[in-house]
Amino acid sequence: MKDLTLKEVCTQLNISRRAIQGYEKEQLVKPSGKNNRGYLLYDQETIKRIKQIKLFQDMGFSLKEIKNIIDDSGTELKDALLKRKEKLNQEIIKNESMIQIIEQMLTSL
Amino acid sequence: MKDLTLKEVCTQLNISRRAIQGYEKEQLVKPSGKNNRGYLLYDQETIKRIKQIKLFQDMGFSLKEIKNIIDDSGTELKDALLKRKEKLNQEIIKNESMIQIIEQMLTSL
DNA sequence: TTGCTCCTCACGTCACGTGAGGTGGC
DNA sequence: TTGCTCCTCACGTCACGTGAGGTGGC
Repeated sequence: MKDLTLKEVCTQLNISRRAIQGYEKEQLVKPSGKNNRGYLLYDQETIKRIKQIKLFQDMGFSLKEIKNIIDDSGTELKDALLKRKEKLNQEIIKNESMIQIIEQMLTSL
Repeated sequence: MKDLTLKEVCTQLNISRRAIQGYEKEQLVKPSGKNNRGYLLYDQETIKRIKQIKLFQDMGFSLKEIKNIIDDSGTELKDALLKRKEKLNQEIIKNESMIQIIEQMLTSL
């Protein structure tokens, strides 16, 4: 597999340039090099890692939390996932009650 | 009903001082005056408004959106509420799928 | 004078968004 | 030389958090 440029990665993964640069600033990933035009390149392993980071973000983890758990596969990760799951459940409950309140407001308009 | 000081409002509504100051910066509310010690005071109507703002925030509206809808009671508010409801539903679905992914990760640890 | 409480700045945080100005090869 | 694409800063955004330094009345 050929390495991809920054733009290609952005297009393929549907992430912004600044988001990836944010990951780099937090030392979560780094480009594998540059091509002859000076464009940033990313190898397949790095691209996988970017996908993982995005998935953790979608779960609600902050970049700092991700930094702590992404290379872990033991107790720390397990604990973090369990806590996240709990939080997501709470958010669902909160959203459901907010929807109810909205419906009440709508009927009384 | 007596007016309350900033601190009393914060305690009663469980909001931070800076949050209320943020509302003031966005021109959403303003203190009704100051007492003889120079402490900021808020009357009952303002306190009600602060509660409303917080409720809209819990629904996911930004302060700017709140500014546009809080004094409205017509079409604009209705549209905003319907869109919010839709978004909250989407968030619930997303959270549910994230929970599933977390559970899969947990079993494969 | 000392404590206490509150005030008003004002910089920091988070995860990017949005340019601005510069570079390299066709 | 002109266009194009990408690069690297660096300030802006949002909703506060977190002090810092100052004031007023017991």
